[in-house]
Amino acid sequence: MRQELQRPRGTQDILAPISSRMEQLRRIAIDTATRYGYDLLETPIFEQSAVFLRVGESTDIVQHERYTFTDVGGVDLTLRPEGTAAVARAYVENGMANKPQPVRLCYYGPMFRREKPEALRYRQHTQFGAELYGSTQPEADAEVILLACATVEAMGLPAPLVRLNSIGCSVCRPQYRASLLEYYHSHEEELCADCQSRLETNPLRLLDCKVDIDIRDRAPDIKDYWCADCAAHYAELVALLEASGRTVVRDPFLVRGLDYYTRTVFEIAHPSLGNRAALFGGGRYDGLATTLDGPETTPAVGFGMGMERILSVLEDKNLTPERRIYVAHIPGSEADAFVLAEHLRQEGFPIDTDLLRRSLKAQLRDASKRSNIVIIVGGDEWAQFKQVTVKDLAQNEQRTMPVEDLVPYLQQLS
RNA sequence: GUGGAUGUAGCUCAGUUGGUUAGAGCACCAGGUUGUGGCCCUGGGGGUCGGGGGUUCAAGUCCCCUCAUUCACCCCA
Repeated sequence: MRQELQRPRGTQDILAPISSRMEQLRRIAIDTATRYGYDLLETPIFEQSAVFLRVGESTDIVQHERYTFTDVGGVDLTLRPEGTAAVARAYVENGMANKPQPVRLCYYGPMFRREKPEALRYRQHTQFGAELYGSTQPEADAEVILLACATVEAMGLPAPLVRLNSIGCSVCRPQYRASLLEYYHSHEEELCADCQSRLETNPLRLLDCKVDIDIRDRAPDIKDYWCADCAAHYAELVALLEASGRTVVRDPFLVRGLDYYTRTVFEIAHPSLGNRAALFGGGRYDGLATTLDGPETTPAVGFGMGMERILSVLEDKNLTPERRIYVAHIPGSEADAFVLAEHLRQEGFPIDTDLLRRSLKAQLRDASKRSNIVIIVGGDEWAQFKQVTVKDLAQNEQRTMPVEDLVPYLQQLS
């Protein structure tokens, strides 16, 4: 196929068995969120670029991983790279600060980032996420994390191990940041090229480095810099999660890439994804809504979950093939079969039927590939008694019955 | 953005030291007599060998470029 007609890099066509599976996952996600009190919020898939720019100037995903365009009216627009900023914008714009607090929202849909594609890294991927606005309490962090865990379990994954950390607040983080910088500057010559530049751009991300791990391991731990409030918040959060039956582990090197986080950050990986690709991740971002012209103090906490990644670690056992019914005709009764097929569809049955006027033999061959019940219309039984033959392809059993008995019979089958 | 691997039918792949009209399996379609599938047999459709350029009498095969896929890094779901 001509290259210019192929699908864009890093995107995918989702075909039949997988597409219905994705739909299933979407339903599970939204149902679970509903059970926790979260309302579905649908925002546009593009926003004015400023929405994302304000929210994370130093992150790669807004710096050079954006799909940005100018529309004919001259407005600068960006395909959303993540959900959090868009939800925050909607929260502010719709005056949700005036609703009963806390406000619980979830979202589901495609996200776009112009990254170099890789295993489980796409330029368009589907994300499910939830955001809780209006509470600074650790119960809020806990609820969001529990929802994320409950969601992946409802989808059929084993209980996840949550990696957790707190990156402090405006009171304590500056001091930590300073000592981290001091520490790394004293080892500057030993650092890899990436870390040297991180030193300038985003010092916290130094802890993410997989090369200079020996230097990293001796770096100061933020835990020792937490202010009293942050320490208490973290301790209460852990206690709540553990009391709820979740296993958590503190990861002192967990600092997430979006730079709007405050205090809590968390992530869960999956063994088969090699610890690098997280299934879901999130944290608290108390200053985000304010950045988007929201009220002075609008605490919030949330997570995002990569649906393609979930799908990839799910076993295929839940793939139950649909029960379908094939209406076949004996040559000469094409129209009668066609009308019967339409009638059965209106009765709610999933029907396949031949549209090529093929021989009965060819129809049965076709039916055996896509159906498990065949209804044969035509011939003497049809002409004389309006009877049809119903054949179970798997059992290789068939019986003849008046057409008016068909609907009750099929209903009793399923 | 950096580095490695790979690009032949819808899919999985053969294709010998460059040498006639490029193959197989699976899938798809049709037949194997009159109204019945899965097995078997026969036949058929489908490829500008990713694209462009070069070397050569001759390129799927050698060289260069490019595009794409894939893996790792970066970052992230």
